[in-house]
Amino acid sequence: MNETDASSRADAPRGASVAPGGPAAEASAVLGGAEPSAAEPVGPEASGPPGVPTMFDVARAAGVSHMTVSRVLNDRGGVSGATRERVRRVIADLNYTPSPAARAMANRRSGQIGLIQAGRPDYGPSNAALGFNEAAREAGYTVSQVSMRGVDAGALTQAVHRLVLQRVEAIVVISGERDGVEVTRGIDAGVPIVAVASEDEPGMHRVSMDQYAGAVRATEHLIGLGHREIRHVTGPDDSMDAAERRRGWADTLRAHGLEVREPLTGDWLAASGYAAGRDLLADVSATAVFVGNDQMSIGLLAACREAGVDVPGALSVIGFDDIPEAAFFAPPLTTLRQDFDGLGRDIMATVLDVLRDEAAAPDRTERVPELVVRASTAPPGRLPT
Amino acid sequence: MNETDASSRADAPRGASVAPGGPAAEASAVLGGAEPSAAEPVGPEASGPPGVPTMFDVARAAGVSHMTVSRVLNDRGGVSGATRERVRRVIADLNYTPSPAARAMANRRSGQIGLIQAGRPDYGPSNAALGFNEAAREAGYTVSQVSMRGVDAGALTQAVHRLVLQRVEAIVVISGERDGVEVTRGIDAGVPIVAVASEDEPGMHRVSMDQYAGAVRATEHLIGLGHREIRHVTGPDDSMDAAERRRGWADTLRAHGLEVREPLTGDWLAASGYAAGRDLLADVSATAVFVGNDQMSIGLLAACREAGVDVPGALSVIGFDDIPEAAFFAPPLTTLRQDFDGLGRDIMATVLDVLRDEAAAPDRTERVPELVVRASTAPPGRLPT
DNA sequence: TCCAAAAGCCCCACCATAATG
DNA sequence: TCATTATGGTGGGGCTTTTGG
Repeated sequence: MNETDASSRADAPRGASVAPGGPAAEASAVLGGAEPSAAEPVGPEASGPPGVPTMFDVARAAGVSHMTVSRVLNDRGGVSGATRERVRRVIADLNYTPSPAARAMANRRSGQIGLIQAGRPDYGPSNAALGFNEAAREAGYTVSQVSMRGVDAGALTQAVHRLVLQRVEAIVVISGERDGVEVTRGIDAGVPIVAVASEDEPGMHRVSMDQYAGAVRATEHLIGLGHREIRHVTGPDDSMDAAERRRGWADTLRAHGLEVREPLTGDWLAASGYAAGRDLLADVSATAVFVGNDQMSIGLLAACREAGVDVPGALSVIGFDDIPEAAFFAPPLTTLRQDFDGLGRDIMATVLDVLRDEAAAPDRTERVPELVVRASTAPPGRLPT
Repeated sequence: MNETDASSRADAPRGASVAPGGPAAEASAVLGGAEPSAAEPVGPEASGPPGVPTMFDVARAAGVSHMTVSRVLNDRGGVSGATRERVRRVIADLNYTPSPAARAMANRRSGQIGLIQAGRPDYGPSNAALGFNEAAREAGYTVSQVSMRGVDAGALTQAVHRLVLQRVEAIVVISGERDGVEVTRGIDAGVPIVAVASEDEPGMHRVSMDQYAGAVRATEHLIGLGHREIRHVTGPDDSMDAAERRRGWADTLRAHGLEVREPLTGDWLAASGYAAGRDLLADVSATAVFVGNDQMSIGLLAACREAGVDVPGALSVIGFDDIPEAAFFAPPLTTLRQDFDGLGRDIMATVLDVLRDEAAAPDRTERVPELVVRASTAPPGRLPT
């Protein structure tokens, strides 16, 4: 019965449709009244899809096939000017917009870029994400974002998969932590992955600012002021930025024949800077500190204040990032400004490059943080307490 | 000839697919070996799609029909525990996740929620967005985000339209500024819009924290310490949060029979707090200030320091938000902690409510900011300088 | 409890056809 | 006869629903 059924059903609409326009349209619309003879009492106003109009509705209204509509939609050739115009008008009248889901299925591309943001929404990442989002929009892409506070490998993997299945065309990872990048690199996503990563990550596209150069500038600023004992408060172990800044600091000290002491470690938050500050102050010889970021700096400054250590009189402090509050620290913080918005735009630019030609990695030049001198650094003076 | 052709072509495929098992699966997978008689040497390991696995791959591997897989996926009854387990395992093994695009088509729902984030990515909005994002994911939704630094009406309108075209099921607006909310309210998006808004916005769903109550607590804290001249630094004019906090402050002063002086105005940034501080210090009578947020507080504290005004000795300062750095200000800031992550989750909860029944607005109870007393407030002592 | 089969959902790639030159 | 141009037709794509065992 199947066959009979199928063929009969298949034929009827066909026959019917020969005269008018589309095929399937009739299938779903005409249906019952299929038999051409059936006087078409199909009361319910035939189609009557109360929902959004489909391509077939447009086709019918314009008296063309759905294919022609498709061609018009995608600005493909092979449609006469007149027809194109007519279809366009109908599209406007019906307020028709193609279903992204259907498009995604058929095209295997979604016009979406996935953004994975893992970690605390600090000043840097948030602004980079914003810059990226704006750039993506300008490039005609939509951003599907997955944010997570932690950088759990499982969650990250899940996120990548979700995005891949959404048919995103590329995945961007903004996560300071190395794990966040490593994990995603291990996944054969089938789509290019672009990560913000200041260390080289073979087999993956990356974008970053020149953390190393920034650290060099910071350290040289201190050395230039006459400091010889320069400590460092680094970020978490698995932060690539932290590693690069530390490397820049250490290399610079060495280049100047200065001693490289073990850095103190923080987690980027003010509280850890405070803790590091307390430890640091036990070291009476240091006259300057290069702190991994501004947030930790404020904590460290608090520790100094508490211990009665004058900054910059007894200790010079330099931060990194130049968050908007840095100028109002006590004292105003000398730091390195990073252009996060620019970084975000660089990310999207790289995505476009990669999408254009996966192989040709155009290797964008890195932005270099800019030294902003304020009141927390000065030539070494009296020794700490 | 159309007819002949059409019918013959139409029949062939139909007839062919009738025989084997699954429909589409076989079509793309088995293909040649379709004929049941074909001894199934289907060499190429059947499916072989190098891409992501489909439901049919799972079904085959688990030895069940794709329907069962579907039931398991959607937690629908009619599947024995054992089978369910087996299918689950296979799903995990294959790292299978259903294609959102296909689901969207079949379900007529995209599973996407649009998020519009307008304005600077400050601590509050960023964390609320993060909380929302996580909650959305947990609820099985995907987030399509549109971020923009400004709150330009045109851009906002554009954003809403973009999201509607994407067929998002709801739109969330996180934008402190009233304009951001007003604009989106005027749009007949066809999908529910939920906005973070602390003022009542007729004709739109809103979520917020109780800014008013927070401000009352802040003011009462100061009054409780014995202050009688309490000034206020408010946020930008078009911030609803700012308006509510100001209202809470003013009402509380009045309730205690205290004078309500014109507040100073800032833009939430530290620099504006600094400027407000300088103005404020001209007023020698004030013994306390309720500052609209923590960022402005740090600026104001800097102004005090510069002017040699002791905090809290000569002036008590209380902020709002409790950003992680607040405890390390000079002095550590008394402030009102807001649970932004919770707010984000409330947003998603509201979205779900609304999606469930647009009419029944369950009016979630607002979270109330919590007073965190630190060192920037104290009983009034010696007068300012 | 579970399988089988088929009909969509909406669109696009690809092929077929018709009418022109 | 062979390109060319303008259309129409078919077959998925992956999943849910429905109907029928």
